[in-house]
Amino acid sequence: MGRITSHDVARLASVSQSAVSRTFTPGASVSRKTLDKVLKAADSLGYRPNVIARSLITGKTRIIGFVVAYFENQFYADVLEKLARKFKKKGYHLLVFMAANEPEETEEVVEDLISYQVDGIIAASLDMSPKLADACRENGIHMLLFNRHQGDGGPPAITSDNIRGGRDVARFLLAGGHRRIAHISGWQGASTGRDRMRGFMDELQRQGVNPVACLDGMYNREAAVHSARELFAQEKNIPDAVFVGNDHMAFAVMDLLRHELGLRIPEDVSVVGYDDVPLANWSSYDLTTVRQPINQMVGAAVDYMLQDFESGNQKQLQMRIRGDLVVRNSARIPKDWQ
Amino acid sequence: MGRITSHDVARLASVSQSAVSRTFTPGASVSRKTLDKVLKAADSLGYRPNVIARSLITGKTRIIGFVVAYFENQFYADVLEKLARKFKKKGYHLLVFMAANEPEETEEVVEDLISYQVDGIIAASLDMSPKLADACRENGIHMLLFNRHQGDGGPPAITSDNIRGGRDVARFLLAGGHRRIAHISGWQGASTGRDRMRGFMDELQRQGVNPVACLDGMYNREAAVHSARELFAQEKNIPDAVFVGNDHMAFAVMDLLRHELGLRIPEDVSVVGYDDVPLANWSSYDLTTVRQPINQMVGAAVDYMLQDFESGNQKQLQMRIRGDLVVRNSARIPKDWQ
DNA sequence: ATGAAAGCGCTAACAG
DNA sequence: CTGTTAGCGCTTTCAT
Repeated sequence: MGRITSHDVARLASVSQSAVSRTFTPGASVSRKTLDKVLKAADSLGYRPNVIARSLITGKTRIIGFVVAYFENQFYADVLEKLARKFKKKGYHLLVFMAANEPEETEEVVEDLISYQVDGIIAASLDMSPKLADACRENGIHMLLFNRHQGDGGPPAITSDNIRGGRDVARFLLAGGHRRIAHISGWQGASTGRDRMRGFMDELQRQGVNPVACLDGMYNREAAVHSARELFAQEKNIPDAVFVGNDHMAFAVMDLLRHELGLRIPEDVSVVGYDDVPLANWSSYDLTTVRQPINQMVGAAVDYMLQDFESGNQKQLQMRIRGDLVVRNSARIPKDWQ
Repeated sequence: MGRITSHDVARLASVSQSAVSRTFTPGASVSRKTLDKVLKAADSLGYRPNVIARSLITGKTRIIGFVVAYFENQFYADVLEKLARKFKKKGYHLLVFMAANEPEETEEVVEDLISYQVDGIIAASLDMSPKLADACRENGIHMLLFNRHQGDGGPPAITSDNIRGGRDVARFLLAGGHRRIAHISGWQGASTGRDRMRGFMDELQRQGVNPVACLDGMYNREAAVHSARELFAQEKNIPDAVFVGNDHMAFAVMDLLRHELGLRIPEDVSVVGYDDVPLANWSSYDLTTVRQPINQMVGAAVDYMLQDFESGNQKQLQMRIRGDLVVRNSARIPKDWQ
């Protein structure tokens, strides 16, 4: 009924409570004999060390706070799953926090995180004010931005190379002969939205092509659809290609184009997305998109965190992992592509 | 640098450490004056109570373990998001564990959960062996099965009324004039898979119709597609309607039917799913499906847990919440429906 | 290798 | 209402 403690085990095994502790502390010195006795007693009682009590003295909870805005975008669900699996193998677990990217809400979450004495915070789809970054540092909480960055002086961040990705999309569309190109961008309040747009626009300009339009889709299906409807309601300058800031919005745009506007993809209009979530490969969408190398990003995130924990101090990091264009059939394929 | 403790605050505010503790304990008796002093000192130091230390003495961590098998199915991502938001409002947070529904893995996870002294476990898409249920009980961990049940004697469980849902699908299909009906079921190792199938089959039988086939789709896209391909490769008895055990598989089946087999939905074949995930309402699929009332289910889960925590003992619960058929356009609509 | 003892940061009696 | 005191279950010196 009451929880079993190391004392109970010690009593049953006729050893000191310290011996029990040592048995469950990797690399502590216990004789073969006591170890056996303790393990046997522990097993018969169903004893598990209380990591909460342990953390009080070690100062490490082995809990990582994972902060995210929404899971409707499959990308983040995927990230969570992969992070959780990888961290679990290393003996860490994720405490989830839902928070919109608003200063007020972020602040509240960070306070909670400090209360829980998490060892680290992984913030996906979220910015960190300097004040919050300081608060984390003061409390010895390691921090990592995932799929966002705040510039070279900002907090450690892992993203894919969104500028390059945007540029690749522009090249692909231009090579495909498109000249009336529109962009429904990711949220301009987020680095991903800005970087993808910048890479895209720069390359268009470099090749001397002006986009017919560039609207903020806010990483929101409704906003993206609204923008797209506007684009295609014009008298002239109807786009023949649209680069949408992420897959999540691209699906909504494709649905609009096909089922409400009766357009064929890619015959009437090409659509390109960003992320390469699993859905992009389903044949209903078969979306040409830029892959965010989730496995590499997650792997790097886990490695970085663990290394930081070990060294004890937070290292600088601004990692941009290259992600390639995945050519499918939602956009016209240039004749001599690859 | 070092974390700030209640002692630091006490010193600065010239009060006892207990006074600080009381200030942060809702409903403790502190005078207006000390409260102000403490709050001011705490604020200037950026102090936050250490909930880990607190939990050691209260015996409550305010952490709920959430165990789930995969997030590829949007249903579970949605559940997690809603649970996290609702629990947060009550001061609880979720620790996520990924675990397949295999005894060995489940056992490992429960051990971890005990180590973390979580207040409760919500197991989605997972069974609980009697042994594990006992382990939880002995450690004072409340437990709740979400979207699974293990019968009336089993652990507390919240599901939707899957038998009724299956039956409703059968009625709908039969009323639509279908007579060559197939079922690609949810995994028969799961109560949802069995119940949906049972409700469906019973109603078919009641109306004197034999299904042309009934295959286990394992809640897995590949398995479902494999089954569907088999169904439609036959010489005769090609189905004119398929009830698929959840939306996640239904999407894969629809993609196969349309893009590989060239069939029209619903003209050539009707498809019905189960769950009503957001995707089901996207126009590419526009899937007729049975709604799992997620908000109600999540609400009930939170209420139950909180009430259990308060009363201290685990009450019996076998809740089946009714979920209605959502008629869209992936299945022929009976003339006089509604 | 082992046990005794101190203490992590906090809450909860207990006096006053 | 407030301070003092005794732990919560564990790890970690420190002797032995």
